[in-house]
Amino acid sequence: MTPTDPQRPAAELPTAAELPKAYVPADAEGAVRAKWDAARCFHAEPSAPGEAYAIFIPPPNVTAALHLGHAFNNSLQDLLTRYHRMKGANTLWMPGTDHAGIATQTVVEKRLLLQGKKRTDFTREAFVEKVQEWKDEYEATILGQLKSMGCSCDFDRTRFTMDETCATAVRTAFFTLFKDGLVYRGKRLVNWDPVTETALADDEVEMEEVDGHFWYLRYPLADGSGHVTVATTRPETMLGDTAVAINPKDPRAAALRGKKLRLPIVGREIPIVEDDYVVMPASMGGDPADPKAQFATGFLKVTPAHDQNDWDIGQRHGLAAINVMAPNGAISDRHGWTDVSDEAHAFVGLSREEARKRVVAWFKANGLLEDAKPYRHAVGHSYRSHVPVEPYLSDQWYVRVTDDRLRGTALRAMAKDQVEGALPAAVASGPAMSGDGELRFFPARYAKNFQMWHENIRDWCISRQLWWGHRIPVWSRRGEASALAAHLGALASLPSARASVRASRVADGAEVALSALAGAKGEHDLHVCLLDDSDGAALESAGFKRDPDVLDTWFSSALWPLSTLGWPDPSKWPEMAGLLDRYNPSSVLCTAREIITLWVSRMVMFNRYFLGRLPFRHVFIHAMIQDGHGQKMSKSLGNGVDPRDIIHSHGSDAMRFTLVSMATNTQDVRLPVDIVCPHTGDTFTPKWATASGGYTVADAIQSSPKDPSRKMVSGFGAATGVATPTADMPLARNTSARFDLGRNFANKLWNATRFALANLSQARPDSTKEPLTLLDRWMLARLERAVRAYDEAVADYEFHRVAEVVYDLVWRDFCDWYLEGIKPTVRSNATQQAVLAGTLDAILRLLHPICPFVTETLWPSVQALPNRAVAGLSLAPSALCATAAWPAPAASLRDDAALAEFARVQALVDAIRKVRGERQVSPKRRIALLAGDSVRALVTAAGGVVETLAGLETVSPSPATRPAGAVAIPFEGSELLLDGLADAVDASAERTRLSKLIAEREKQASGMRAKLDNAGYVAKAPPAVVEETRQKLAEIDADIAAARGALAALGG
RNA sequence: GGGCGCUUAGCUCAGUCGGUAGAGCACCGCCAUUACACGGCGGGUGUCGCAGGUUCGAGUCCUGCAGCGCUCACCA
Repeated sequence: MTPTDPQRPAAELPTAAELPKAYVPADAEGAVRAKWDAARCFHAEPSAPGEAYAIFIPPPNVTAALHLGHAFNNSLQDLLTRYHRMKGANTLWMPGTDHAGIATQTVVEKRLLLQGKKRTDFTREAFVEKVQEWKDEYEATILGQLKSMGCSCDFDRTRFTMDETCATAVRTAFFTLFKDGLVYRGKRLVNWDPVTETALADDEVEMEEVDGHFWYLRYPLADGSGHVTVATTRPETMLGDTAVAINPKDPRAAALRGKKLRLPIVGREIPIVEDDYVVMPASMGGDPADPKAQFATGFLKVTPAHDQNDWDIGQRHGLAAINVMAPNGAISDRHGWTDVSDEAHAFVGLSREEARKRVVAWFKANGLLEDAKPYRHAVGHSYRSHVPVEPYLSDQWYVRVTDDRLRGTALRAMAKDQVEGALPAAVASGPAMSGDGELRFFPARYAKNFQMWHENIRDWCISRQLWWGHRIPVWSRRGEASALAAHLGALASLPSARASVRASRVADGAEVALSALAGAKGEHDLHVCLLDDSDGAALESAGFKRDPDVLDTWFSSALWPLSTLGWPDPSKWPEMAGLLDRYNPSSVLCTAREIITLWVSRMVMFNRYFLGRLPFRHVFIHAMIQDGHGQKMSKSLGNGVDPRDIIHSHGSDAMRFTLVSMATNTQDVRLPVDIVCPHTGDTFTPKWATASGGYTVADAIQSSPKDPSRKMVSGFGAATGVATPTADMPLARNTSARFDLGRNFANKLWNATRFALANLSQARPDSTKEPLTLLDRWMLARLERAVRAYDEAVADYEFHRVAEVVYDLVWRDFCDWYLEGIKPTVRSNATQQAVLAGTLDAILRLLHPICPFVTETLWPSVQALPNRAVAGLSLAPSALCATAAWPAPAASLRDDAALAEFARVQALVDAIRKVRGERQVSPKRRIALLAGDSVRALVTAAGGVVETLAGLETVSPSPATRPAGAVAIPFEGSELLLDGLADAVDASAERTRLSKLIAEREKQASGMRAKLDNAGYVAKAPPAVVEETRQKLAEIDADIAAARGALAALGG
């Protein structure tokens, strides 16, 4: 017989004595996890009954361990998962990790650098092997952290974005998009990191403020009739200028129309083009509110190969794009620049920075530098190498997300009422699909981000010049069009189900139809995309080379709701049978707002394109966890706090409860963190240092507060590799007093249960039932209300409300009032015993999604109670709390009369306690209440509760004359007397108390009188509101009169 | 610059339909009482960022301003 057996004999009933005096999480958590594992209760079976409830974990990347931001994210997902599991849903929470191409490769390269080694010292295979080792270590750490937090993921189904099933999905997706014309090779400007020589995604670019200059450069007109002046912050790019643009509305435009300029240094003749994009200077009619109008000259140098906006202008006007740089950022005549003059040769080979100085010097020396002004502006920097990103012309693979099949379906997925304005007509008229209008954001305002992103989206560069990731499955061969055309015959023998062929022109990257290839001129590329590697060798022997690049990490992340369920071929993996149909679309995606564009959008587009369904119906965007300085907790910054540290100091439930209570809809969470000294156990505030980027972080090495000679490594030091923990200098854990809230709460529940068990150990299941007391009715009504409020809060994804509801129910209602109130009666009232046991049982269930460990630990003891039957409270037995049914109080437990009457009881008790507190009456001292009929009736109805909680000895009718030592309290408009508070009355203290009370009430009364004297109020406010004010005023006036009478009796 | 949010008690934050503001922590007093000192009881004198407006009535709705944060854009 297991300890969880609800049939455990009464003789073995756990008693309060068996439970330690305080909840010790470390003693409980391991055993509880073992129980869950043994029962496999989080394993999802598609064939099992129940409505599907599925969540895909946002796969944490394997660069580092999880921090409290992840703990927050996962606590909320676990709350949802456990809640719906208990409500009877067929629940899947899919766990896994993300390979995070750039981030992980960078971390490993940094570590290698500490050993004096570079990536290129290894073969690609050997390097990938090293990254793999890192991944294995951190994947294990991350999964361990999730388990420590109590996450009820189906760990049997854990996936990794580069495992075989995910890789198959990535391969199929790429192949399909390629074949459908949604993946193409493009010659475009990308964010280029000239140090690491790879393209970067937009989100890998960090904007940093730098001090620069505006240089005003004169470009002479080719006919010698004068010059125009351009303003630029990057004069070195002028070597690649192919035009100067002017706004067509500029008054000077007409005179310059058709004229050419002679580009200084280079000697290139360039046109003046007219383009609306150019901002006119304020003096020429430009908008003075536009800051550009302040420093603009109205002439814009156009360098299509080194500036995105110039590229766009170039496209509009058919301008050449002349790339004047090598991949390392140096000026180069070998990457597209052919008209290098003798004068210009001097600049070839210079770095970007040096070239800038020399170009400025040249203009100055030649009298063409009109002006130079200091200017501070934001420039994109690589988050890897921290050098300015170069907009660089290169050949990359793109997903045509601007196609209606991708962008259009994403926009049409939005819930109609969350769409701002109307969708563009071209989008709205697109083909209908299942899931249209069903994607809903919580909070709703984030729908706008999603919409705006898609309306302004650009094609997505997916190739990365890295080694860690999904290698692009395209084999290419370059050559003259006619020569390549000769290969087409052989390629045609490849089955179209496994291979797809496309061709592009080298000069501009434009796609060329295969049928036109034979007749085309010049160098072309032939690209063959293969669904699997089996035909690769044949291609390679025919002179094709596989693309060395890998795919952007988000490409595989975008497939997460598909790949984890076995798409495209679930039958290939028997354990995945049925998953895709059962759990996709999933129920909700829980993530932070920064991810809306990077990930949410792409999952929606891909899931809809490949499967015709939404990946999830709801998107819940939660707050971000910041450190004590308001900085986002992040793996790369190293300011993250390991959840295991908090679990160590406070317990998992405490961490979870606190995090849930901080989950408000609008406010990011600021979490000041302390350090626990590993030498002494003392908690102290760390010494701070300023890291690169101006961030405030804990010093890598900290001193013990009591003995500064003893050192330790901070989490920041360890995370960034700045300091390595040793035996003498161990890693210090973090903690935070913010989690006391949750720890205290778990302990409160623990002790409330101990109390209940102690009082129910003698319970008699067969005793005659007595009617419910007011207190019992009230408790059940509060429970019923709490369950409703809980359900509503979860449905709205308002998690702090969930925490609030259970906190008030458990601490305020159950502990402070109910348990205190039943103390004199519970041992003899069998009905009350059932209410106590039933309420406690329901509370454990309600609390379980937030605090799974303490509730599961207490569960067997409470389940063993023999008498938990309460009419209207359905509490189906269950071996585990994790799989117990959600408590569903019947509507019959709603009892507004009991709530209202008990509210009066509480007000009465509060009023008496207040006087006791002010007069410092010992809790042991019993006093006498003298009151009128209505109050005595209330006391009687409360069945002893008032006497117990207010410490009353006797309750008697109001006497005709006030006893000498009695103290008066106004209550509900009449006077109560408390007698026996003290052996002797302190008349002076009493006068002070009454005067204060009168002043307080008079202030309230005058406010209400002012309202009622206002004719507008009486005439226009709802009659019920006016009537309420009148009643309140009458009551207050009566209170004042009573207090005045008492004051007079004291001779005041 | 665009968008979104925030500004309420010493601190961290709630505040739904507009009807005279709440919680936790901290702080003060009392309490070894038999579930819990990780506890109990009592204690709040807040210009609800500023200025206008709408309204009988504004923390709440509208406008403007200031400060802070996030995000997108920005190399003229």
